[in-house]
Amino acid sequence: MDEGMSGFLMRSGSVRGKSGSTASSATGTKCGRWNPTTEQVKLLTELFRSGLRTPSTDQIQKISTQLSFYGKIESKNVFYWFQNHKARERQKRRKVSFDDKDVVIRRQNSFNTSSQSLADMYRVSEPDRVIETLQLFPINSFGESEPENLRLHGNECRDSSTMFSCTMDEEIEHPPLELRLSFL
Amino acid sequence: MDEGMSGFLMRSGSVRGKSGSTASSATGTKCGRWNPTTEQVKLLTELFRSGLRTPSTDQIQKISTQLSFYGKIESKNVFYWFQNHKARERQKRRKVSFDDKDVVIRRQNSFNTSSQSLADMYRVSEPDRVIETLQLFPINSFGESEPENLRLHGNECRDSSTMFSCTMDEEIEHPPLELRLSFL
DNA sequence: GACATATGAATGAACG
DNA sequence: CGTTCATTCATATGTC
Repeated sequence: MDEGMSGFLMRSGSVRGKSGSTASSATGTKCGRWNPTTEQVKLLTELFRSGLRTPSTDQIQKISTQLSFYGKIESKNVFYWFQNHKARERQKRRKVSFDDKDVVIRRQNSFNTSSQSLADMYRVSEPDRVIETLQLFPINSFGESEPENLRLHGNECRDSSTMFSCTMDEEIEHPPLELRLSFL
Repeated sequence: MDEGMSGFLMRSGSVRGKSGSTASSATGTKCGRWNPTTEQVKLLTELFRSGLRTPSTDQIQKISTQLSFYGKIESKNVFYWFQNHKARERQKRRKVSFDDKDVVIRRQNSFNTSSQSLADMYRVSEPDRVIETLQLFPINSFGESEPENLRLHGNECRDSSTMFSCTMDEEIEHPPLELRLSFL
């Protein structure tokens, strides 16, 4: 249905049909909001899957530059993408964890040590391994209660020297993506 | 399992018509997407009317659990429901407000049975009153809150010449009616 | 059955 | 980083 596009607030004459396939900027040159192409999403996802979670400014810059080949994109888009993707992965996991009908405790510890080269491309300083502690229980369930002393407020906890890393058991069933990124 | 859509990105591709597995109704049990039963909707609406707008993760869990009695439901459904309901109410109100000269529609409410105790059940920390801080001005300033040196050009012209806030006509101060739900 | 609307789901952007 | 808002996509439902 039509929105409140009756006058103001319509900062951009966005085209309704977004399903413009893989047309990079086909969705309108004057986009009000970044609309990633399938290639871009594919690449970002691959990077994420490779373990990249919080790309540095430099990494973001590089990624953005490369992705611009597939369509209009800005650095902040990349930044936001990773922020959102990471946040939602957690959020989703949390929301699903408790209403899971079939209480199946399955820790999938088998994973392929396949090429992580993709993430390596953008690596500049830190290994940025996936050091996520699987949240079986919501830590911060109640409105308040933010135990500052328990918060691992580490800005530098990226070292993760001895932290054991566990991969997400999410369904990362991805096709044998022949990603190469030779331009890097 | 009740799989379905959980998939991340299935957009972009103009894949019209994703198999004609158009399933049945609420009782059909084969849903690509959650189809709330009338009881579920009624309860959710009642909660919303009671003042609940953005339930916490914890509340969502409880609500979901209780609603599961009436049919298949997941936490994320509850989450999305409130998200959408709130957004659309706001959207509707916004649409009406700007050229509100004679609009008599004003929406009607078919509810006469109010309950505050209902919302109380799920209340955990604060009286989630409809205290919504309308954004009158875009706090979108330049070179501000740059995450990690990232330069986010907030060139987004979030023209917020929007309307001013209008207090909810929906009353949240219902009399302490005794509406008890059996399962609670 | 096409069309219009209601609504579940997703996600880009941004706030605190 | 967790949450929230806005917008859009996709599908269910209702009407003719």
